[in-house]
Amino acid sequence: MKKSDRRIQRTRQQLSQALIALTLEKGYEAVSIRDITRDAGIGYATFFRHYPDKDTLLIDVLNAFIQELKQLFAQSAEPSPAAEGALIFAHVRQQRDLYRILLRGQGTQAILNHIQEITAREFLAIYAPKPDSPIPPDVAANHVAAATMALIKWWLDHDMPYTPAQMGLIYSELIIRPTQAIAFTPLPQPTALH
Amino acid sequence: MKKSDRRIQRTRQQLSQALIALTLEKGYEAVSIRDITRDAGIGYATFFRHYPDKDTLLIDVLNAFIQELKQLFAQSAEPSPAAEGALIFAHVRQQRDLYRILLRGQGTQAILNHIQEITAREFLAIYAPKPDSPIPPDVAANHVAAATMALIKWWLDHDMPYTPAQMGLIYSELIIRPTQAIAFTPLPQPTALH
Amino acid sequence: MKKSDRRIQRTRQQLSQALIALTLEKGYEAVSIRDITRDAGIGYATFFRHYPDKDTLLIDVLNAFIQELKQLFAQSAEPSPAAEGALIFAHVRQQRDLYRILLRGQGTQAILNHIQEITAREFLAIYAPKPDSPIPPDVAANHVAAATMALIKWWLDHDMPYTPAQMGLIYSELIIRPTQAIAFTPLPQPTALH
Amino acid sequence: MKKSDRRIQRTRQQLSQALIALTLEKGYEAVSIRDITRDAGIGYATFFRHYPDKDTLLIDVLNAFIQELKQLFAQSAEPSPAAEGALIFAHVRQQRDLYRILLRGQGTQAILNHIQEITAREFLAIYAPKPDSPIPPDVAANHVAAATMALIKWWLDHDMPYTPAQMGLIYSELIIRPTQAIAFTPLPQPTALH
DNA sequence: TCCTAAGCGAGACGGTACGTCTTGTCTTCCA
DNA sequence: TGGAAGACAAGACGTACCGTCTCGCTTAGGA
Repeated sequence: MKKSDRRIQRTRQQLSQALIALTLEKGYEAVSIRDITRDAGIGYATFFRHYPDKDTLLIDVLNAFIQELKQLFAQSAEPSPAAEGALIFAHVRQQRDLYRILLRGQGTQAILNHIQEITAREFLAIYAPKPDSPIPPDVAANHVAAATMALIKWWLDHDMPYTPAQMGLIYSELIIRPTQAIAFTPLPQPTALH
Repeated sequence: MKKSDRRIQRTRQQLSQALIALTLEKGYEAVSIRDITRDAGIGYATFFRHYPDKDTLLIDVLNAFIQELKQLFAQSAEPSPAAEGALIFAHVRQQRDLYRILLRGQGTQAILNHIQEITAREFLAIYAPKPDSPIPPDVAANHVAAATMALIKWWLDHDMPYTPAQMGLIYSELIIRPTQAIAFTPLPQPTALH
Repeated sequence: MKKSDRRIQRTRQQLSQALIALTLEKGYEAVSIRDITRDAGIGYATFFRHYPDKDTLLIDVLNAFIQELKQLFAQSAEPSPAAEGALIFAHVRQQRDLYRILLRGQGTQAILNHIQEITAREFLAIYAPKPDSPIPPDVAANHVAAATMALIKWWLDHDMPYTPAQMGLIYSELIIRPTQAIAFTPLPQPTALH
Repeated sequence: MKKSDRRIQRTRQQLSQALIALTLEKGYEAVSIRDITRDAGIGYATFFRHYPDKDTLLIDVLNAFIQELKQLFAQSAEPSPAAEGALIFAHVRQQRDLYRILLRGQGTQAILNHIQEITAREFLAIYAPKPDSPIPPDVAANHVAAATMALIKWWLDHDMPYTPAQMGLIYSELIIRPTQAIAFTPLPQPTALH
């Protein structure tokens, strides 16, 4: 039980790494399953014993990545949006390969939508909506999530011309503060207690 | 010369409409070139006499659409961002099918990027950057374009729960006004001259 | 030692019976080794510890059958060819399932050839060739073996429309007697001694 | 219409010849469709535009061969069985490759049965059954067909140790004459008229 | 009016990826 | 320690699609 499980894990690991390497090399769509198995040193048919699809493998890879992301945010409740943003962009720089696949890729739309929803929900859970705002809270939360991802994408597409700290400031001034000002109560509840 | 040109136009028209119909029916990726030609009543090989790719046909379809969009904006220089936004969302509602293909689709990332760039450039051409802003003007312009597209997408994904006028207000308050306030001079130059 | 031998015998027995059942169900070629092991309630890899091949298992099955056949002929030295033939066809009727696999099957050619050779050799051992015959004795013996098998096959393919006694007569008149008359001395040696 | 038909014929011709060559080289079963297309210089997928199966291609090849065979027999109504037999064996020697595939092969059982039936029917059409014979005419016809094929097989398996004329005599004495004597009227009707 | 050129329908073809199937090897687990 | 369980490599199978090509029909716009 244990040993064979470890072998399975290893096989999947090899497939995941091959997918990442090949996707960065020539784009997700252009990678065939044969490429992946050849690169991973795995039998072609074996691929289908683990994943029904190329997409499913990608989702598997990115899910692991999302878990990592969640942990990052769970650990650090930064006081200021700018500091929080700096943290985000530092993480992006560290994992730029995966972020590039995620944000530039053709077959990642579904995953991006998923991440965007999660992020928006997280945001809504932290900040309290302003009662008399003309902006519905879910619209505002969606805005924050989408705009943040767009900002990350711009940064990566332009080869990270600013430091994470600078990007954190932009993130704060362009996205968080205006949205918070117009759609949410000034003081976020949980961080206020810190 | 004239008649044969008209025939060519008609063939391309049929291909375009078949692509739109089939894409709405089962998604862009799932549509094969054989599907398109069958649906259009066109010989299979004839497709390649007009377009090298399925993507190229899509670009052709969407370019015509962008032209229409540009004309819309050229005609109306609305005084307030909210009114301008209302106009945009009214247009979206009218052409919701094409917008859905564009924003939800898997193979439209490249076109979306292109549109986003055009929009950002347009925005930069209209508004003058504030000299001492912490936000670089191209970042701000990119933010406006991306956030607008995300807002349209949210609206369509949620089946247009607000009126175009309400969306115009949200667009103004959430995107245009904050960005303008922090990154651009208060009065846009061209409209000031009107 | 004894116990494990018995266990091995039992495993092989199960495999043999599964092969026979499945072959009758959907034909020898269509039966895969996985089918056999599943049907026999045996581990897939275990098959290969007993037989290298599906064909080898079949040979094993049929060899046991041939042994039985030989014993039948050893016991009874019938005086007339017609009586001998009746005996043969009675046996065929009894074991018609196995004979059908053997004679109709796609993968049994090699075994059939083997049986044919044995039969021809047996025939040559019993009858003395006529010196001045235009027919070489091995040709004649091969003829007897092949024609007998073809006759059995015809009988089974047509659902045994005649009794074993009738078939025995046909066998005698159509195959044995003419061949004996032209290629062998009138009185077979061993039966003459009885 | 004509030109494309000719092209199709050429493609099938190439596939047929590749199948024959490869089958003689390593046996019918061991030949894969990829082998055939590679050897024929034909695209892999193209194979399936012509034949659903490897078996179907084989049947096609052998059917053409059977047509040739039929013509051979239609042309020449030889007076004596021995002469007729000599003709048959001369033809076998000429086409020994195809006969070997046919008679030794694993996937040719169905075709062989078909040929055997045709031959038997032909035989029945030529000779008139004897009314009081203990041998049913269809049994006798089947015997002739099967025994003839077995004789050819023996000859080829033993590398044709006798001349076609000798084999014709054997064929006549061992198969035709005895069967005719016991199951059919002495003078065949059609040849009697010649 | 004829006739040459172009658009087109039809479809054969080479090529390649897909997902399924089977075979035989090997390794781990269990009684 | 021998058999069960099953992961795996290898590779054939039949299907689907792509893009190229060639053929022949029809219709056009110029001679």
